[in-house]
Amino acid sequence: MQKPTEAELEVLAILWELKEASVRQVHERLAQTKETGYTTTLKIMQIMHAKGMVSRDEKSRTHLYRATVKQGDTQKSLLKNLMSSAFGGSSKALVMQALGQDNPSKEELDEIRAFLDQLENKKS
Amino acid sequence: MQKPTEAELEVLAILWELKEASVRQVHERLAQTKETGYTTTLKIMQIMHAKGMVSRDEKSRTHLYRATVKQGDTQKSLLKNLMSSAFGGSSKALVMQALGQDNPSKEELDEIRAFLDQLENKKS
DNA sequence: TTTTTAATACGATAATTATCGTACTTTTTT
DNA sequence: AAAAAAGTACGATAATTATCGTATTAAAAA
Repeated sequence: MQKPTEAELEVLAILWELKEASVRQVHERLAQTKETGYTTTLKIMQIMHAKGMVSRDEKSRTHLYRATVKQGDTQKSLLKNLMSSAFGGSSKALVMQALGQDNPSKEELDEIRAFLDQLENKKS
Repeated sequence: MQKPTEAELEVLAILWELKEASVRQVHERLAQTKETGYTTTLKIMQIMHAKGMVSRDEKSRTHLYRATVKQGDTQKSLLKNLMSSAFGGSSKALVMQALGQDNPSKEELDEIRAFLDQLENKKS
């Protein structure tokens, strides 16, 4: 599996959320945060299709796209990459940095704690 | 502060670790994991210098470089970027994914717990 | 039915990034 | 002192990525 480019990742994020979407839908989402032309979005999605990162249903004229790469797998690979390149391979450093800046809710913190416990149990 | 490219980040990581280094030193590190020419490394570092991402001491003939961007700041900005683009803005999802794949030591887990407690206290 | 709108395809180009060759200079070795 | 080695500078090019214009076709509206 190859690393998606920045623009591809933006598209993937939308597809992960919507499950299935037309170019128009994706484009309108993108246009909310970014100045960009419709055919640019189209082209990116066509390229992604050629690469096999998305599939599409061509039954109707407006094609419907789906991500073929799993969100979890992509996340894992991008994180791994970032962790080794910017964090000297230390997940601790990464985790702390992430928590420090976001400001997660009490509930989220609890869930993370539970996850930590679970990890620790597996050790023994 | 602009986002370093992949190649620039590799150089920064080495400079953060060594504090100060010549092109040769950086290059030899890079060459351990990657097939690349000396002048390529040199050029990247020159560009980084032009961008102000590194400073250099030119007193001796072999220039000595230092990162001018702080590791923490860069980490923060890259994480923020990744979090919003691939994790839908959820630090929880990111943190769990990161912990799940690395397999941190008991000590590290404890440190993370302590950090969580500290975060939670600040809330009240 | 004619016109307008919305869609895909795709080539061309711009922009960014990475790589390297060559020229030149200084230091070190022989 | 001559030759070799080790540096920097920097232009040129390759490779990758992003952007867009135009052609064409299908559907919808007038």
